[in-house]
Amino acid sequence: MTVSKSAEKSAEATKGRKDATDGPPEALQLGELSEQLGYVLKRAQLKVFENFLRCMASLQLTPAQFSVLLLVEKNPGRNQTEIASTLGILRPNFVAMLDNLESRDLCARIRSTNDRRSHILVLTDKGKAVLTRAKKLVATKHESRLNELLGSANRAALIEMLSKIANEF
Amino acid sequence: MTVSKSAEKSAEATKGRKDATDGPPEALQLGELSEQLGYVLKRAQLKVFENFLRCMASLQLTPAQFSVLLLVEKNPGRNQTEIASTLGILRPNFVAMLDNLESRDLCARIRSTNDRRSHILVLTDKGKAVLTRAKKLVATKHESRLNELLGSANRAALIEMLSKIANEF
DNA sequence: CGATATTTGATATGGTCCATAACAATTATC
DNA sequence: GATAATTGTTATGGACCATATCAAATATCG
Repeated sequence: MTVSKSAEKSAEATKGRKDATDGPPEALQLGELSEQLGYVLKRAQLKVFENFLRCMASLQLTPAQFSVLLLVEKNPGRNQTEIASTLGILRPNFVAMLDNLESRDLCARIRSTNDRRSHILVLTDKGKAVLTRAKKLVATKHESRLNELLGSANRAALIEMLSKIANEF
Repeated sequence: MTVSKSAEKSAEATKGRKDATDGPPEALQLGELSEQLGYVLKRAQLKVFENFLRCMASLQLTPAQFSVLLLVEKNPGRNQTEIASTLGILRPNFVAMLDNLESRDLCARIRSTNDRRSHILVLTDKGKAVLTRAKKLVATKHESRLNELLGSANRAALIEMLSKIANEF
């Protein structure tokens, strides 16, 4: 609990803050924080997810669920372990996720005839229809904002740089 | 549990996958996923945080703790509510965080003489020293990798685009 | 002034996501 | 054919996030 003298001085210097000048609430200085990669990356990610959820409110799809549907559509006939691992989801945590998608009739587990341990994942007809609508919503309401904000060229550059970080950092 | 006919067909078509060609394990196709802003953002963020934690292992500082120390240093004499809210941390969740930093003698709460409700936050001498070392580690081991990976100009452009997203999306 | 409302830090609590251990059924290996 | 490895699953605990609530202190306003 040792407080330095300079710390005490700072506290005293603060005594007069509120009374000194009664201007605006004095926003804090971010300082070096605004140059920290992790900080700005996290904040951007939160904003993007938040916007994604708003755009998908009518379909009730989270970013993670959307990624599962996309991956299953692109790779039909793969089992849970394969889909989960390429998404960075641990197998135990993938179970409840699939239970959810399956209960909504978007996705189905099918016992493989090759290996009766594994469950083959497939989109249902409803799942395909929902995914089609989801893609349109994402394209028109979500990803389009990136172009408005950054421009098409910058948007492509951003995605490429993020991919590079995700793969090579 | 209605499985479409095409879904069943996909399942059957899969029966022969493993036996068809015994080449490599056949990596999955990411498809449109690699163009999804949210997906690549999240993955990049995870990698960056992971690397940050490795770089800071000797100081045992998480990204969130580092951001708190940075903000308190830049804005001495502010109270918990101010520091927490500008970091997007809810006041209840900020209490345990400060308990941790204070127990390690990195940060101190001081009763304000103006408003005896609020706690003024200040870095201790040890906190300042640790933060100085942390900044050096981040600069040399963490942020430097960005320059290696993207180049200085692209790095600056990336940070700026992410800030724009964080603030205007 | 004094009653009421607001603010601050704190506690309790619940939800979601993430990680590990363990298990039964099935398959691979030797 | 005995042993090892894999698949989906359950149970469980930790980290993070959000809401409601509280006591103490302060602000507001009649």
